[in-house]
Amino acid sequence: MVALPDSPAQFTVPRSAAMADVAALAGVSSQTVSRVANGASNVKESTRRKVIDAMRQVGYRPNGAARALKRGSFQSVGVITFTLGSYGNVRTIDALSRRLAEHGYSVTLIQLAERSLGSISGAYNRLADEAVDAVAVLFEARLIDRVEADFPPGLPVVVIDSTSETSRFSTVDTDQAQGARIATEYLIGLGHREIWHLAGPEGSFSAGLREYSWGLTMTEHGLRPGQVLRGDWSALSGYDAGQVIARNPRVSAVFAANDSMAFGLLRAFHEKGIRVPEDISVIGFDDMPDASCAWPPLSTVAQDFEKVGDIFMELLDHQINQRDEEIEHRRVPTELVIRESTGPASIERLALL
Amino acid sequence: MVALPDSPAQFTVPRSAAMADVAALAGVSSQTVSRVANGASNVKESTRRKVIDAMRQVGYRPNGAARALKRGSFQSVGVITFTLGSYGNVRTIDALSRRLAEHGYSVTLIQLAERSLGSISGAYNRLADEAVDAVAVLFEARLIDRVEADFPPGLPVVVIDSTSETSRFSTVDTDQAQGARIATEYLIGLGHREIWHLAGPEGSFSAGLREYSWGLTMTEHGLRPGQVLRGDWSALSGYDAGQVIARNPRVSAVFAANDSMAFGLLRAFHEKGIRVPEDISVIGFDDMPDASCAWPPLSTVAQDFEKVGDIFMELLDHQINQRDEEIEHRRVPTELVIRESTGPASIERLALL
DNA sequence: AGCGAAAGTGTTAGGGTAAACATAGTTGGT
DNA sequence: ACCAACTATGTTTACCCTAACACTTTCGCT
Repeated sequence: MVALPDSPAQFTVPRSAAMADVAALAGVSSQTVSRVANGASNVKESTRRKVIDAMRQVGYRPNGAARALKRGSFQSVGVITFTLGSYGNVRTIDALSRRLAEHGYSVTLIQLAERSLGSISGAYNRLADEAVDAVAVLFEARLIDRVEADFPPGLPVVVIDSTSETSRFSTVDTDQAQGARIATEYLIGLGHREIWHLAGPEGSFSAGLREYSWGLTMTEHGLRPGQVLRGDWSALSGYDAGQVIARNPRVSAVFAANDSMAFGLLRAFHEKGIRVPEDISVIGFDDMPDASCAWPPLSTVAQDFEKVGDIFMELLDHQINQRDEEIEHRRVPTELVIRESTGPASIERLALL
Repeated sequence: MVALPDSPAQFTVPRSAAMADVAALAGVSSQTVSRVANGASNVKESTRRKVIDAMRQVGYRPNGAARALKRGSFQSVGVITFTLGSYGNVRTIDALSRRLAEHGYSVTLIQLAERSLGSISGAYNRLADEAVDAVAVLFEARLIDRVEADFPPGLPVVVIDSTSETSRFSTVDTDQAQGARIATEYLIGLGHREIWHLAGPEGSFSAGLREYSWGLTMTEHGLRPGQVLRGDWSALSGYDAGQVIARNPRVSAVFAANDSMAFGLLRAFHEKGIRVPEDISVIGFDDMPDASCAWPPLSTVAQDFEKVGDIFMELLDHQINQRDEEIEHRRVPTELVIRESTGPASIERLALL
C-alpha cells in the first residue's frame, strides 16, 4: 500500500550542525537558538548576535523535517499535473507558485506519468509519500474521478481545470464555456454561417467544454454547427486539420480550441493560397504571447491566469484555515482579443451555402 | 538570518493516524507496521495482511516529516528558477522533474521573485528553509555569482543554463555557442554576407553566448558581423526589431536568439512586404513546436532538453552518492532544423553591398 | 526600598519513524 | 533429542526541533 519503489541509494547531506551545536558554541540553550532562528521577539540583542555568529560559524541550517514534525505542517503544497507541455498548465502553475510563495508555502511539483493513470495506487503512493499540507490538482476532471477516492482524508484539495460542478472538491477554472461562446458569437456577428471547430483531444475536459459551448452557441443562434475536427493541441495537428478544411470551400470561419492549433491552420491556409481573413476567419484560444505575431496576428480568447491564481489561493485558504467544508466552484471569465485573423464573412463563401 | 516571513496562520492536517494507532489496532508493534510500510522482507504474510487492513481502517498515511527526520533525507530536490515564462526553462524543468521522479525524488519548485535578487539574504532564506537534499539552479550564471556564496555548504548543487566554466558547481547546458555557430555557418553557406543578430536581453548569459558565438563565427569566416539588435525574448520585441531591419535593404539574413523573436521578425517582414526567404532569411533558436507552423515554417536550432535532463541526473547522482568533489561542465550539442524561412542570399541584396 | 510585571533564558517533553539490538518461535541437520 | 541458524516480532533509542512551562534577572512604579 505504501511501499516505496525500490528506493534509490540513500544518502545524507552531512548534517553539519544542529541547534545543539550552535547552542554549545554560543553558550546558550538550544531553545534560544530556536528563538533566534524563528525571529522571536524576546531575545536580547547581544545574545541574538552571539547566536547568529555561531550559526554562521558552524554553517547551521534548520532541519525542515524536524520542524515540520514538530509543527505538524510542511508549509508546502503539492501541485499535481501530468504535463508541463501545455501553455495553460504552465501559466497556471506559474501563477499558483507565486501565490503560494507569497503565502509562505513552497511548491512540490508532482508530475504523474501518463501511464500511472491506470493504477490508482500509483498515484496514491506518490501522494501518500509526499510531504504536503494541501494539494492542487491540475489534471482533467474525468481522471480525478478515478483517483479522488484516494486522496488522504482531511487533506485540503483544490482542483483546477475541472468542469465538474459536482466535484467533492473546490474548483477554479477559466470559464471555458463563456470563452467559447464569445468567440463563436463574435464570428456569428461577423456574418459567418459555416463555422467549424477544431477541438482539443478527446480526453480533455476543457476541450470538451469548448466544443460543447461552441455547438450550443451555434444552435442558439439558429445555425447548424459545422464539422468538428479533432487535434491534440499541437500546431502540427492544426496543420493537418487545415488540409481538410482547405478542401471545403464553404467553411468561412474556424474556431480553434487553442492558439497552437490555430497556427497550424494558418500555415495550411497559406500553403493552399486561402487568404485569412478575406476567405476564411480563424480564431484561437489562450492568447499566447506569440499569437500577436502570427501571420496574420491571431484573434483569440485570453485567459486570466493571474485571477485563477488569486481565487485558487482564496479557496485554499478557506480549506486550510476556516476548515469549513463548504465547496465552491469558481469560474474566471475570459476576454476576446481581436486581431487580424478574423473579418467579415466572404460573400463568395456565403453564396456557396 | 533564518527568520520566517510573518508566517501565515498555521494549521495542521488532522493527523489522523500514526504508526502506533495502526500497531494497536493490528495488535503488533509499531516496528512491524514500519516494516510493512517499507516493504521489508521478513514479515509473515498473515501479519502483513492484518497490518494493511489496519492501515486501511484508520486511513494511515506515513508522516513524511518524521520519516525524513529519521532518514536524514527528504528524497526531494529543489529546483530554483526565476521564471516559468520562457520555453527553454519550462522544457528543462519538465525534463528534470521527470528524471527526478524516476529516481524517487520529488521536486520542490522554488521560484525566486526577480526583485529578491538584490538581497542575497532573500534567496538564502528561502533556500535555508526548504527541505531539500540537493538543488538544481536554473538561472543565469552572472546572478549565481552573487548568490552562490550562500548555498549551504555540503549541499549538492547542479547549475543549468550556466556558461561559466569556472563555476564552483557542476553545470550542464545546451551548447549555446555551437548552436549559434551552426546557425551562422548555415547562413554563410547560403551565400549571405550581411547577417544581423537579434539578441536576447542584456542580462541573459545564454543570450550573450549566442551573440558572441555568432560574431566570432562571422569574423572567422572573414565577414564583418552585422548589427546587433536587442530584444527581450518576446515575439513583440522581435517585431520591433523587424521594423528596424526592414528599413535596411542590405540585410540579407537575421539570426534570432530564439524562435519567439523570430516570429516577430516574420510578422514585421510580412507587413513591409519583404519576402522570406526570397528577400531575407530568418533563423531562430529553440525549435518550439509552433515553429514548424510559422509562416513560412521557421528554420531554427533544436535543443535536446531530454539529454540535458539525463546529464543533470548523472551529475547529481555523482554529487550525492560518490561524494566526489569533482566538478564537471557538460555541454549538449544542438541540431540544425532547416525549414523554409531560410534560403540562398538574394542577388539584389548582395549587389547592394 | 520593595514589589509586581515584564523581559530574557533554560528545562522538559514529546512529535512519528526506523536503525539497532533483543527476544521468542521455528526449522533443519545430525 | 539437541543445538545452530533462521525467521518473525518486540523494545529501546535517537533523529532535531519547538511548545509549554519554569525560572531568574531587570525594570518601573509607589
